[in-house]
This record gives sequence, C-alpha cells and structure tokens, in this order.
Amino acid sequence: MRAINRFNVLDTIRRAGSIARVEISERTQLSTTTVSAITASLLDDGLILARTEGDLREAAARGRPRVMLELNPDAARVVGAKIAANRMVFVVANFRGEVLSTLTLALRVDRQPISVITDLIEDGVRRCVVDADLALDEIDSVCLGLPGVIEHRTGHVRSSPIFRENGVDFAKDMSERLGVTTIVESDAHAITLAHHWFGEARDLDDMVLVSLEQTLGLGVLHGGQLFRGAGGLSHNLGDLALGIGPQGMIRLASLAGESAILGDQPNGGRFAEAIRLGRGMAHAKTLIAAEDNTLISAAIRAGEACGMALANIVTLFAPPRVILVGSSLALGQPFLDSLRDAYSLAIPPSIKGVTELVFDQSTDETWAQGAAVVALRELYESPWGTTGPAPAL
Amino acid sequence: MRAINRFNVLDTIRRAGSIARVEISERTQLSTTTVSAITASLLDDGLILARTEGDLREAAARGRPRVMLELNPDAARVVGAKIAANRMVFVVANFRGEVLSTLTLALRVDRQPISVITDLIEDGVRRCVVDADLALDEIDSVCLGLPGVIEHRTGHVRSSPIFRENGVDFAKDMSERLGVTTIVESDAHAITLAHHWFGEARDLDDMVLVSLEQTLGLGVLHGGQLFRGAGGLSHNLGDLALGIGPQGMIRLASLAGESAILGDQPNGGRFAEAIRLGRGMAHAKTLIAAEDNTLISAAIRAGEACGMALANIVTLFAPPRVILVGSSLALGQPFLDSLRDAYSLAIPPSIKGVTELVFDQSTDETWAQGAAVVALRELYESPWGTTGPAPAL
DNA sequence: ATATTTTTGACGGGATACGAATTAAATAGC
DNA sequence: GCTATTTAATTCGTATCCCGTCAAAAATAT
Repeated sequence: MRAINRFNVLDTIRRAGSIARVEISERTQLSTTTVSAITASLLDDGLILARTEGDLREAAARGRPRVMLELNPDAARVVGAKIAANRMVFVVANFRGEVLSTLTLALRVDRQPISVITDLIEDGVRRCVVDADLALDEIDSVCLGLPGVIEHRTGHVRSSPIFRENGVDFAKDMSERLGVTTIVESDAHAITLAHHWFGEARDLDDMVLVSLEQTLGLGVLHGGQLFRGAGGLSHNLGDLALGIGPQGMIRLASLAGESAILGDQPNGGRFAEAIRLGRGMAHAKTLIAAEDNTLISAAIRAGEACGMALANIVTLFAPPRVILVGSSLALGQPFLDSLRDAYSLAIPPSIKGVTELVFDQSTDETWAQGAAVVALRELYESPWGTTGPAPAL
Repeated sequence: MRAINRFNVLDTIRRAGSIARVEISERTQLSTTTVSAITASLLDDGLILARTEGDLREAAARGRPRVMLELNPDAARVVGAKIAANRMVFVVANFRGEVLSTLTLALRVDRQPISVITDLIEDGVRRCVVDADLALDEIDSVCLGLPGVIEHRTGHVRSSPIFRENGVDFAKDMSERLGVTTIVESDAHAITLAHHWFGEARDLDDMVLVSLEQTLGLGVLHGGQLFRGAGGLSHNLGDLALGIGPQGMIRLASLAGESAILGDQPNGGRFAEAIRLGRGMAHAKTLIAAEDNTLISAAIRAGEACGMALANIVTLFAPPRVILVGSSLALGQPFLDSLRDAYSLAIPPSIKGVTELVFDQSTDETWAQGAAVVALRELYESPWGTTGPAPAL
C-alpha cells in the first residue's frame, strides 16, 4: 500500500522533473498530508532533493513559495547496454536516467562463442563505468538489451541472433561475472521505455513501438507497463508468418530484416565493410539515392511487408500511437513511402484514425539508455531503506 | 484497499464454489481475522451464504467442522445475450453465473434498420426475463455480446456486421429502452470470460481465445483481466491483412469468415435455408462428409489462413493456452487438420511448445452466459452496501 | 464425561490515509 | 515599515484496516 503510493509519488516526480508537493498531491489524488509523509521519507532515503528556488508559477506568486522536489541524480547508478550483432553500446546513467558516459564498440559479435561475447560485454561494462569515473561496486544494476526472444522474468535468452546457442541463462551468467545484478531485456522493450521516459511517448501510457533492425521487435505499453506475454516473453515480429513460399514459410524477417534488405554483399567490398561497421543502412541510403535498383526494390518490398504487419498489429492493439524506430528507417523515401502506403491500404476502415504513426531515428545511445531505464524502473519499485521512521542509532 | 480484498475474497469463493474461511485465508494470503471480517460483511450484504453441512475434508474430521461459504445465487440477476447475424440467444443468470432461463430467436437481423434490431433485442430480453419468473426491475444489469469492433468503455459499436451503420451508441440506446444498465461487449470477449469462469481456462489467468464465427474475434486474458486495446477496443481478427490480391487487400475474413467458407448458396436451396437458420456449418459438415469438393477446398483454405493467423497471434502473445471456439469448428476434419498443419508450420521454433491448442465447441448459450459473466464481473467490483459496519437503524 | 482438534470471533497493536487546524514564508496594501 | 492576505507545508487527531494472540465454540476420540 505505502509501497504503491511511494512508487507513484516517485514516478510523478520523475515525470515532472521538478515539482512541488501540492502538485504531486493534485496529480496523484493523494492528500497533501500523505504526500508530505512520503516525500519526507524519500528525502530521508536520499532519493529526492528539495530546491527552494525555481518556483515556476506566474511571476507574481503570493503566498509561501513552493519547494520544488526532484530526483536525486546520485541516488543510484545503472548501466544500460544495447547489444547488436555488429556493435555494442553502453551507457552509465544516473537515477534520473541521464547519461553519464557512453561507449560504443563497433565489432561483430554474432556467431562468436558465448564466452567471447560475455567477455566483450563484461569489458564494455567495466570500461564504460570507468569512463564515468565510477567503480563497478557503485553500480546498482545492469540491464542488457538484446534482440531476439527474451524471457525477462527468468533472464533466459530463448533465441537471439547474437548467440549460436538457444536457451542461454544469460542474466545469471552476467550477474556472476560482474558481481552486479544484471537484467536481460529485449532491445525493443528497452527502446519502448526510453520513448516513454524521454521520447515520443512521454505523454502516453498506452502505445506500441515497432523496431526495425536486424530483427524486428515489438514493444507494447499498456497502462504504463510493458505488456509481456505470459511468462514475460518478448515478442519477435520477424517471426510473423506472411505466407507459404517455395522454400517453406515466409516470415517477415526474410523480407524486412536488415540482412534481407541489404542482401549478400561481396566480401571485401565497400558495402560489406559498411555493414560490418554497422553503417549498412546509411550506406544503403546513399546507394538508393544513386538509384541502385536492386536496393530500391528490396526497400520497397520490405516497406510493404512492414506496413502490412504494422496494420495487423494496430488491428490487434489499437494504440493511439505507434512509434517506428530502427536502422531500417535510414533507408529513406522508398522504404517509408511503401510502408505508409501498405499501411493505409491494410488498416481496416473501422479503426482508421485511431492510431498515429511516428517515425523516430534514435541513436544507439538512446537504446542503451532505454536499457538503463529498465534497470531504473526495477530500482524504483524495490523497497528503499525503511518504510517507517529510521531506526534509532 | 478493503475493496480490493473484498473482491479477492468474493472471487476466491466464486472460483471454489464452496469454501471454508480457513481455506480462503490460505488462498488469499489474508489472515483469518481479516477473512472473517470480510466474509461477515459479505454475509451481511447478502452476497454469500453459509452452509453448515458439506465439509469435504477427509471423512474422519475431528475438530469443529468447517462452515462452507458460497455465493448467494439470489444476490443479483443479470441478462446476457449473444447477438449474431442470424440468431439471438438470451440467458438470465444468477449471481453465480448459473443460467436460469434461455431464449433463442432464430432470425436474420443484419441489414435491418437499427430500430428493428433494438426492438427485437428488447423483446428478447423481456421474454427471457419473464421465462425466468422475474420482472425486469429485478435485473441488475444486461450485457449484450456482439461481433465486430466494440468500445466497451463507452458502449459504442464502431463497426459490426449486425448494423448497417457504424459508430452506434448502443449501450446508451439499450439502457434507455430497457431502463436497466446495459453493457456492450465483443462476443469474443464474452466467450473468453465464459471459459475463464466455467470452461477450458478455469485454471489460467493468462490465455488467448480465438472465435471463428461470422466474424473472427479475439479475446486476450492477461493477469485475469481482459486485455482491451487502448480505449477499450475489442479486436477483430477478420480485419487482419494477409496480402494483396487482384481486388485489393485480402483479409482473413474473406478466407475464413463464415460466409467465405459457405459461399454464395442459391436462394431457396436447402443449404441456404440451413444458413439462414444458423445451421450452415453443421449442414456444411454433412456435405463435406459427402465429399463436396467445393466446400472441402474452402474449408482447407480457411483452415490454412486461420492456422497461420493463429501462429502469428501466438508469436505476439505467447499464451500458455489458446482456445478456439465458434461455429466454423463444426466443419470437422478438413478444416481442423489444415488449421493444425498450417499452425505448426507457421509457429516459430523459438516458442514451440509454449502454447497448447484447445478446440471447444460451445453452444450459443455459453456465449450468452459469457456476456452475463461480463455483467457480473462489473457487479462484483462495484461497491456493495457499506464498507464498514452497517449504520445503526 | 473429558480431552483433543479445528475453526471462528474478539481485543489490542501497528501502519496508513485523510481532514482540520496550525505554522511558515512570501507578497500586497496602507 | 507594519499588517493582512495568500499559498504551502506540517502537525495532530481520528478512522480504517490488517495482523497476531488468545479465548470461545463445535465437533470427535477416548
């Protein structure tokens, strides 16, 4: 009970950035008395800070000035990471989710043995923490966002393009290696929360995000919570079946996945090199601008498939907004136009106008920040210090 | 707080059917004291009854015998209805959800003006209530389950094969006509709750149900609650886009909807007559048994489309169980086999084994009972009498 | 008839939330 | 410069709710 209200108050403060107690009371529907008690306890635990200046009401403010409350940035620190097949991005974030340091490692990790990958991740985490002038034992938790089908609750990776193996108990492995609580989450879920906290969905508690990267991911926010399948599974849109072709099931990934669009490039070529470095899509865009017909038609095919899948997702979830993110957006007009066209063709008339499409080209850092948000959200909900008064010393 | 616990206790009693206070305490994790207080208040409000006999422990039960508690069937009465294009089924149910009377009206209502339809529904409700030896003012609420895209929260029918018009404010219309609170819900959601309360999902709080009728509906149960799209929208699977054909978008309904399977039958023929009376699928089954090739291939096509759509839904929701219901199941082997084959082909390997398929041929009465459950659930959650001690008289 | 076992009910303690009143800190007006 | 006014935050008292402990009730076993 108190825990719920505590979380609500804390989250209200986070959303507002800086807010007075009165306004918290208005927004949470809690009495000012209760808000006072809870904020006192939060101040006591060092999770929030009071600032006397900064009362932003109309300049002519009579009465006792408000004391603005805000998250104490130093209350906790987390590491978030986006692990992709050809790059890893790490961030250290403070309690507010602000990025303290960033580290990008541009290297291919897929098809490596798992021990190599965990080595690289451990290294990246440690280096990023050092870059932030911190030690690892000052980090409260780590969250790794990776593509594929992730069981967040158990920390199992059921399948991921990163690993050769299936069913890796990844959270446990990394927790032991780092000596820090490590959470595993789908990269799509991470970027979904990043948008909820900082991006295009700050104003919404219900929305859907589709990520178009090497794999195609989905994040569904429902009542401010990530909608996880029963068992905490993440979704993998790339596995969606589109129809039966000559070589069996045609899945979305085989039309709209990164590798499907970019195609098999001759080894050693400039394009292949760009792909290896994670700049494949940007390179593809310049090729498309130069009217590379193979690429253009691949982009159009991918856009059509995505647009239709998107319409189906909207049919199922009917969110007020869908955010599209991911490297494939960099393909530019041919892809986006065909996606939009296919979407408006495929969207059923009965829910036309319900959903707004937003395209967002976030940087990899934002994804990693999203992973940090996943870690922070768990911290927010966990019991801090004592609920009641501090024990006498 | 108390409201939550009250609801939990009431729901525990409902699930158990008949249960002693001690066991409620075990299941809800509430202390026996609290359970006693809550059950006393529930008894006071007449929502539950105590029964001295019926202690079902081991025969040699020493000690004070348990007093079994159960829902008071007469605490409330609701009407549930399934409104389909060619039939209406009404039930009156008591507080336990047990059916007191049933009424089936076999008549085509689609394409009728809305006032005719509302007239017929009003008539059906009234007759069914009379059949249960009740008067309309003894009914606490009414829930109408209909196909299409329904906004439960507002009571708007965005689109339905029943109505010519879109955007009908149906709940308000019917509430005014009947003088009883009337709720509108998707028929698929209704049958989903029916299975949760009485059917194949009694043991589960997470599951997905797919209804294959004139339209194709979806019900997602998540944490014991219906998952409604943002805005309380229901889902319409028939609108799912499968691909682009010569005449525009091919939707699931055009392959697997009832009319798509049964085809255009010559007017006045026996088959057309059977369809009109809501026996189309049963008739089709006998024709299939007689090796009617047109129908068999239609059934196979429909099964394939459904199987693939089903796999996609499982990919998105990953429920432990999927229940398939609806008239199309009556088509028999050709349909079911092709559905199962397409499903296992389309289900991604990474989540194979997560989901169990269950086929269930419920009667129309069950659907109407599900609508009654929707109404009852809202009653359960509404405040009954006083929370605290009864005011002195 | 008595002891035993099991369930139910009653009383006090601790925690929480809210309303009313109080204190605090600033501005507006004279 | 002093007082009145206004708004914010806190304190205090009250009601609610939950739990733990203990006693009463209701059956069976001896």
